[in-house]
Amino acid sequence: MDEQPRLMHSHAGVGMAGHPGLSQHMEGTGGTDGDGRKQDIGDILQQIMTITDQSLDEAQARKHALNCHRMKPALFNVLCEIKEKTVLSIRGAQEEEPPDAQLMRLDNMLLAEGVSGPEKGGGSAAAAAAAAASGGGAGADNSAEHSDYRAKLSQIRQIYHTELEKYEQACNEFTTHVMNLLREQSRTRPISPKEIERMVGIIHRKFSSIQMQLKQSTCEAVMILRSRFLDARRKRRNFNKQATEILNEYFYSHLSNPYPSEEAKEELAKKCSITVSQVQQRRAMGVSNWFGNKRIRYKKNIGKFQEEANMYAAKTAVNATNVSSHGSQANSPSTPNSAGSAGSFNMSNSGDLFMSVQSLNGDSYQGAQLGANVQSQVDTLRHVISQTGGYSEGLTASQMYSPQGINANGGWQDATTPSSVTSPTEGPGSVHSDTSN
DNA sequence: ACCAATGATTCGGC
DNA sequence: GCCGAATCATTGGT
Repeated sequence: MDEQPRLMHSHAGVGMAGHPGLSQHMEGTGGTDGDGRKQDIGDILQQIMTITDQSLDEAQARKHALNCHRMKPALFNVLCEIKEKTVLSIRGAQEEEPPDAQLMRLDNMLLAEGVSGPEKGGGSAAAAAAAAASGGGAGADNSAEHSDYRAKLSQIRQIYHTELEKYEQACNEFTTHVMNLLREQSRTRPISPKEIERMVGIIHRKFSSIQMQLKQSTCEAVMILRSRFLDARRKRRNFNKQATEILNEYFYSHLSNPYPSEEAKEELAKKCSITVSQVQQRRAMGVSNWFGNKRIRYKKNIGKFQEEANMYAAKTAVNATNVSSHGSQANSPSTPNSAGSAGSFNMSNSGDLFMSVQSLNGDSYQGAQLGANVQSQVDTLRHVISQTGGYSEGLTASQMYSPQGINANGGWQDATTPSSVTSPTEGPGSVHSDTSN
């Protein structure tokens, strides 16, 4: 507080020595007696400088006297101007900072997480975000899983808003207070409206930096919450039996080309999550992951999967025979979009099927689709043949569930070359697993 | 507690 | 953008 008089002193000194505006102001006050004016100003300054040394009453009286002095407005302006210039030169660089990128990021994130957005029914934005994260999978488990999350999120939201409001209020209060104080003080100190404005700006910046801290910690809280509740890795749930069966059936019936199309994946995902109240984050993604893992793990240790393969082969075979005998429209266990191969699935035309595979598996989308379906039938067929003891000598026993689909390089065999079916050679890791009967 | 199974993620390659 | 491979992190059985 006692810095101000010193500041004024030095400024006044500088101003007196070289400020060009001073003479203007002085002229503005009228009179031509330069020496007299200088003397006058010298007196005033002297009074200002010594004002702190006086008693309170004396100082009050002096202050009043100074306030009433005819030179006061001019001097005040000069001092303001000088101060303005000095302050500007000191703080000039810090002014006009661009909108903070960090703050914008935080804002965006809070908005995306539904913390700072408009509140719609207990933070449905958050629910939407959660739903988006879960790929729209709205199973029973899903909502149950997320209700806790939502509760916690809305708790965070509430805290955030309360705090924000508090800050806002405190900021306003403080601003008003400071403004009043400065206005009050501007009667005795050279404080220009501009400076008050700047001070308000400083206050706001300070408060917004506090706000940023709040936002940051809120973001952190949300992230922690998210990772706790929504992180798929943490919240991994094994597919249930039915889902695994569906996927396995598809896998083993498309073993020569176990790469489900986007549609097939969707279909499988739907199938799986209908029977399974899956908590998977993204159903189709889950299917992709499943196939990715399956392919790689199957390939890595074919022997281990032999039994499973046979099992599903048998199952598929049963399905296939049921289909052909009942004329049901379901053919492949998981490809209901198959084109026209239903019902007419029997052993005698397997050769034709291969022909179909080779001829249909062209470049056109439809051809590829159809080819895949036929291939699926073929895959199934192999199992039917080997499991049932064989309708055809040429395809029995030795062609049990060997990894025909995998070529020497470890990649999956092209669907258009089902040579392994008739080839006597066995793939690596092949096991004669017709031990079931 | 240990361990295999398993779903998800990451990373490099194409 | 998908795939394979490696890896992570959790689940579930023992």
